[in-house]
Amino acid sequence: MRTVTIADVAKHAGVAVSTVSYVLSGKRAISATTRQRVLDSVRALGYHPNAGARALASKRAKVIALVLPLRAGMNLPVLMQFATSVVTTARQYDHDVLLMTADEGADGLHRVAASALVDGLLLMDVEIHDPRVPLLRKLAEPSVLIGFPADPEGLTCVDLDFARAGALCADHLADLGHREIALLGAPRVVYERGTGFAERTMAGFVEAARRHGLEADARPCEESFDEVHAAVKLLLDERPALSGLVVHNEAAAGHVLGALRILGRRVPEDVSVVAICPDDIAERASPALTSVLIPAEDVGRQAVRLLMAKLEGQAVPESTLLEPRLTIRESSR
Amino acid sequence: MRTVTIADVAKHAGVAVSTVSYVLSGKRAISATTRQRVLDSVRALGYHPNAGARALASKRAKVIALVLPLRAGMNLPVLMQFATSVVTTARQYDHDVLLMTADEGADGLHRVAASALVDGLLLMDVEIHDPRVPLLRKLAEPSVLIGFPADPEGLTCVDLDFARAGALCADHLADLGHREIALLGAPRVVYERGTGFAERTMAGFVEAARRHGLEADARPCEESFDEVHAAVKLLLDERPALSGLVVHNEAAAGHVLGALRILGRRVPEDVSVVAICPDDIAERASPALTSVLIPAEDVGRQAVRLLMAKLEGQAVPESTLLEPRLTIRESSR
DNA sequence: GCAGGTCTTCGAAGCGCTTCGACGCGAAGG
DNA sequence: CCTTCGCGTCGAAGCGCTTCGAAGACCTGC
Repeated sequence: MRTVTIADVAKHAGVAVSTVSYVLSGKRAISATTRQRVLDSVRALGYHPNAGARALASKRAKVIALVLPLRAGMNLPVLMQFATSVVTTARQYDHDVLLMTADEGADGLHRVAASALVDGLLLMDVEIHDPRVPLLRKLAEPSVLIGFPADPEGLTCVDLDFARAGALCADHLADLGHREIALLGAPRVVYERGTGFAERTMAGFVEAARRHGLEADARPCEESFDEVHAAVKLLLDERPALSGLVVHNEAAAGHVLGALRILGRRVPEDVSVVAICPDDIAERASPALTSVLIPAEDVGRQAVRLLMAKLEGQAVPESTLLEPRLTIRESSR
Repeated sequence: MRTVTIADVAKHAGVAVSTVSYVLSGKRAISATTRQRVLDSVRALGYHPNAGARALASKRAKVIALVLPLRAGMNLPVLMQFATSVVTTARQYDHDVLLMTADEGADGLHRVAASALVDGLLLMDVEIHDPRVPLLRKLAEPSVLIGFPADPEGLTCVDLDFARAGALCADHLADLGHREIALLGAPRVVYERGTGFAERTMAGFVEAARRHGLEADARPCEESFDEVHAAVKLLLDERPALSGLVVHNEAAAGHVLGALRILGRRVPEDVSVVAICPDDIAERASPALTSVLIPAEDVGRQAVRLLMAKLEGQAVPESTLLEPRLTIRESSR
């Protein structure tokens, strides 16, 4: 069973090859009757355009690259959610997704771009001083970044508005009447890497707390139960009146609840806890966590849309910040 | 800056286009001097073969599809590990990876195969009665499955030997002198879906325990703290002498430790716990969990190797079971 | 000295698709 | 009635690469 080509379809429908092509692409008007005849033949023969030939002739591969970081400190569930939403959205635009890992580095990006394997690039978890950014500026292929490098000039970046997320938590606790609050953040290594989002959350939190006139401080937090336990204990020892806790660390969120339980503090009666984490984690915890979710799906969808717009040659904003959303559950009052 | 083609390289090196092609593919002998001249030109011009043209002419896209499930019950970290190892291994064979989600279904597989977008398929999390399996049998493109459908006849399947994994846990606990043990498995929905691996673990565990003459039982286990807590409590109430617990559920593993802590059982003094989970989860728990790891990396690497072998036309075994490995940590004695 | 090999390299024919220019034809305009 | 135009369709020229057959150069051995 030889694979069926556009010529087979043309013959079957009794038209020229180019006519079939125009029916399929819609780039020229074709009479309704001819169009239908062609479409019927396509169906009858089970025709699928050859991707390579199409790419060669049209200079469009209809594939985008998705570059995922694969490193400690990343939240896997969020990453998967993101990847899924990218794939799903890309398919809506009739594109496929080539998966790459960050360890291929700038060379890898250059390779897939230069070989015309992909039409555009989507990079996740861009760092403040990312070595790939200069390359992206140079590349003919459009790209969209998740996260912000130091200088987003000339790039297209999407991210959750982490500063707003931090602020939202502080606002929520302030509204509930808490006077002393704190934020437990990502592991120290994340701040050292300068990924940006962690600092921005802290900054937003501290700034909002200050605006409300609250006692607040923010510190990194490791992910093992013991370290979380120690951190929470230290915090409570230092500031006995602390009644509001924000956790921006998915892995630690559950442990914080466990530690409070062991330390004899009830949630939310004694301490209100707000997490910045995916909904599934917040819901699974007990008590269910009031949380600001990282809208991985939105980010992915939005990133693909921007990329598609750029592929069409449209102008897009350099920076897109997605509004965080607070969901109130059982852990705060 | 027009993109450089093989013709540019040929001109620059003063040879025929075909000569350049043969240098690059190594499919015909080329004299050392000519080869070097060509290679120099390639470097000088920064030539990257056009993927579409290459695919069209050679009928090989050098791309494989990776089909990931995106469903509840899957362990995300393992999945990512797996995806990473697939991408990395594929790159070693000079192939790229197209990411697909299971929700594209059989049609999606047919599409990418028929359009010659990919040369082969890698499916994860195949179910006992997977609707995609009949298609795979029919497809000209080779495929490799992770997991086993009911009838693996004519397919190529790879998986951890879950039965051995379950048995290994029982063996370990038996060796330590425990007489009453139990296994807490995946959420009920996983068994209902008939994915296979969960049952096989249970079966291996029960069988090995019986062989050792131990009291053993095995039951599903949900993932929220409260449900885990309840399950553990029930287990302990029913069988006060229980001293060995196997957890085959990454999400629940940490909660089991928390529940035991609350129920006043020390680990490992009162109860030994063994988990079947990725190493990172086992190490992060406190106490660190003795565990049988799911060798996601091995599985990915092996799957890609098999697929590459099939692409070369080599015969490969229908079934490949990867040996589990037990790592003893603090949670068992 | 020449048929027959071997070793390198070349030229050209596609691979399956898109796209540009052109053509035929009936309708509209003068 | 003849020109002009627009619509629908066709043919052919690539897109950049692989691969097959063959040619040229040089050796061998009889």
